[in-house]
Amino acid sequence: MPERDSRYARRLEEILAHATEVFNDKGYEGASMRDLSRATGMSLAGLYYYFESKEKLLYLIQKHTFETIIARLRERLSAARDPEQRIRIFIQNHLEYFLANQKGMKVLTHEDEALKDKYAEEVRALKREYYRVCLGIVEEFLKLRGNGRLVRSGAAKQRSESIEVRGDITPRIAVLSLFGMMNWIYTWHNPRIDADAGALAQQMGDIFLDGIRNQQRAAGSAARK
Amino acid sequence: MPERDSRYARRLEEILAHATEVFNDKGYEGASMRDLSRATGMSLAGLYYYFESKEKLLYLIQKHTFETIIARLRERLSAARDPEQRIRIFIQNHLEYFLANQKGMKVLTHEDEALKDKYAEEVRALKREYYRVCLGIVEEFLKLRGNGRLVRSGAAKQRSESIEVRGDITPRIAVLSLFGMMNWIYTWHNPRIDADAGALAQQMGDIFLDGIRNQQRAAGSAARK
Amino acid sequence: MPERDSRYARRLEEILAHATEVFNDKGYEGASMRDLSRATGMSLAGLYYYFESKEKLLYLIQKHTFETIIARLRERLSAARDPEQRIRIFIQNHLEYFLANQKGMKVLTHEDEALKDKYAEEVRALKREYYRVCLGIVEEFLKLRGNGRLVRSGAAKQRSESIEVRGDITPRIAVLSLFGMMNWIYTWHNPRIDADAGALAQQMGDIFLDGIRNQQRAAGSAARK
Amino acid sequence: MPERDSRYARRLEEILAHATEVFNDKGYEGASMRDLSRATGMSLAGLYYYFESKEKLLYLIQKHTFETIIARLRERLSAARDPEQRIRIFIQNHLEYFLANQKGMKVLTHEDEALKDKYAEEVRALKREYYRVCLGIVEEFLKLRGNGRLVRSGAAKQRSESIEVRGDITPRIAVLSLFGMMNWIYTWHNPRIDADAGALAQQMGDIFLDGIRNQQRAAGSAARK
DNA sequence: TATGAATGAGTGTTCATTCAT
DNA sequence: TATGAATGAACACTCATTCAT
Repeated sequence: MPERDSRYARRLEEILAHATEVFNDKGYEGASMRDLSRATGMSLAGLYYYFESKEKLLYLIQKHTFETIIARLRERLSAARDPEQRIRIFIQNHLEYFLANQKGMKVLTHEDEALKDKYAEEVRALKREYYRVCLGIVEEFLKLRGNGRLVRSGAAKQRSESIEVRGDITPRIAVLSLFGMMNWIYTWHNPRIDADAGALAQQMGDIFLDGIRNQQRAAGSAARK
Repeated sequence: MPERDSRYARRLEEILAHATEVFNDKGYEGASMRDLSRATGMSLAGLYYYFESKEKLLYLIQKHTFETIIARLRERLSAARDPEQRIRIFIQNHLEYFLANQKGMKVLTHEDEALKDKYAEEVRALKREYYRVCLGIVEEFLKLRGNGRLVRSGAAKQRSESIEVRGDITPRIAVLSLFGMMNWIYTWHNPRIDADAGALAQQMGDIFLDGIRNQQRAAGSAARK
Repeated sequence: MPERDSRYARRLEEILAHATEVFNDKGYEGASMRDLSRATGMSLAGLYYYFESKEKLLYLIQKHTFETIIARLRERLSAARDPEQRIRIFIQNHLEYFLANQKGMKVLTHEDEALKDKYAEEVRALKREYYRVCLGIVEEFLKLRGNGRLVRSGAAKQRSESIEVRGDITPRIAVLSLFGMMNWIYTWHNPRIDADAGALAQQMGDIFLDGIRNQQRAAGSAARK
Repeated sequence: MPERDSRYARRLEEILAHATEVFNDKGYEGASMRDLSRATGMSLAGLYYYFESKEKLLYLIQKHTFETIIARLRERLSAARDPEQRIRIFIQNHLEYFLANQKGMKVLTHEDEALKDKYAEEVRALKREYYRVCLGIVEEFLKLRGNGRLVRSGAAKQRSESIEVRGDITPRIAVLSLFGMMNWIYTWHNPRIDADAGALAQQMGDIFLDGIRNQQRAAGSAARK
């Protein structure tokens, strides 16, 4: 009976939407099932027909949010081969989704440690996956950049060496810094004041790319010492 | 009776230290006064001799943490005039304190919305102050750069072209991006794997400074219009 | 429509069987309708087509169990006239049914006070009836013993007096002790270790009958003083 | 501060007394903490100052009841050597305590399976201990009886053999039957109608002892076949 | 200074039951 | 004949906080 199933799914989605809002406003711990009951207009007991626990609810929100952002990313990424462009796509995708689904993304971002055991593990896996996609692109970008220099010096075959040689920004730190930049927006972004996702992506992309491109780094770094 | 006062102060500090740890581990909402009682070895009722509420406790922690980091910053900053150097000092100070007082900084950073009314306002004021210090330095940096460009002008055409596509960076976004980079470390920094504060400050400083340095940006931006 | 009725009855019986098991395992209070739903494979709401409440369910189980054991008893009893034999039949019937329907009997025995008002009264009536059957047989047995002695020995006044004086075993206590012996088995009987119903009935019958036969009581009692 | 401790202990005892009553009336599962709160006149939360859970409460009641009855038994038993007398002491002690502490004993007897894990194990251990004391006495009694016959036939040295020879009531069944008789009284004893502990012990003792004494059994049993 | 004792309000969750379909 | 969806009331338990001592 697809009629029924879709009804259930629609109702569940509604609840998830309300829950996302409530978790966003009060935090996961701070939000009570009674808050949720009020927000959804459904009885306390009624909620439990749709999921077995508050934790499961958070899990569903986080999972859905993550899977959606990853799916969109993969789609957009499939069209581009240039590393710089791919990084820009990553940033654009992230910020666009973040600002369009601010509440869900904040819940995903802020309620990082609320889940336990199996649920936590599953979401952590998605996170790792997402992180690795980004890491891959950034490494590609750095390798190309690095290779330019390294080709001349002839030697290092491995990507990791080429990067170490520069004694410089590691891909891990670069990627995590980028995530920081982007995720932090939930603490400050004001749609009435601040630029939209496109402009923000542009600026953060500029900072990040120029930041790790660092053609003049050698000189600068040397000068500092 | 200074004897008494200092004893009181010492005891309070101990409690704050334990509370910081507990809030760090369980979150403000997730931590119970009983957890605190256990952590301090003091009776539940005894704690209330030192502060009137759980919220006040969080306030004291956040205020103390903020005031300390600001004080240290001012001291270090007083020695330097060069904008780049001042930005590097800011970053270094922030990360150094962050990693040395990870738990307090996480509580400060993560429990942003737990405080209400007067307490919230006070901490927000400190935050604004801290933000403005950073903003001031960054603006100075950007202004000089801007001037520099105008003076030298003319030059690098090929570079500017590669940048053309890019939009301009506002100081607000720059600063908030920097804060994002830095504050985000509480979610990932692993002392056994990751670099220490100095190296981290170096890398983040490189990314940020190169990222906003972009002498040729103006031209590119102009080209877009 | 007998077709329908028999289907209904069959289904009800299945449910009763599962419910018996669940009540046996978790107790009446401890068992939830959801447990039942799970055990029967029927939906929660579906169960209510067959009985109007959880209490009614318990009532049906208890009533059915009691009526069955009483019916079997009456049939077996109809064949025997000798009081001792009749007592042995009672015990045999009880234990046989108890061990063959351990779960139902435990529910009957253990969930004595769960029913209220009309249901309680009905089951209590069955219980009283069952008790009175047993009481009747035991009284018969004791009367014959007593009469037999008095008639034959004609003389022995002192004995009969000694019995009165001693406030000897009353039929009520005898019967209730017998029920205790028998009903208690649900707390200890282990089919892998313990004897089967027949052997158990033999032993308990021996204890009970010799225990109330007490031809040598006077002497023993006197000796005790 | 013995003042304080004794106060705590006294209060705890009061609560245990009320809880015993409530568990007796409604059963463990059927009794709610609110019922207890009402019965004690203490707030719901206040109760938790004295024990950490409803289960612990049941445990405390069961443990205390069992330990008390065992302690009293050991004391009385220490004075007697004659097996029959010892059995009578056991019965007398059990029934006396049972009727004087009917509610506690019912809770002990009826709520057999409510406890879990460690608590259950502890109470089970006490129960086993109590059972074994009884078993020991009964075996002694049967051995002496049996020896009388066996001495003449010369052989069997071991207790177990002497009993097997009679192909009759096993000590285990005897003891468990006795427990059944005694424990069952919580389902029927009415102080206004029924005899007191002393008279009851007399009667049950008579039934049990004559029941297992069975000098004439061999003849009777043979006759039956 | 510090605590034992206590509380009202609230927590997440489960209960037996209902009713439109 | 049976179910999906929903509910009010209750569940055991914890919360931050208080107050006499």
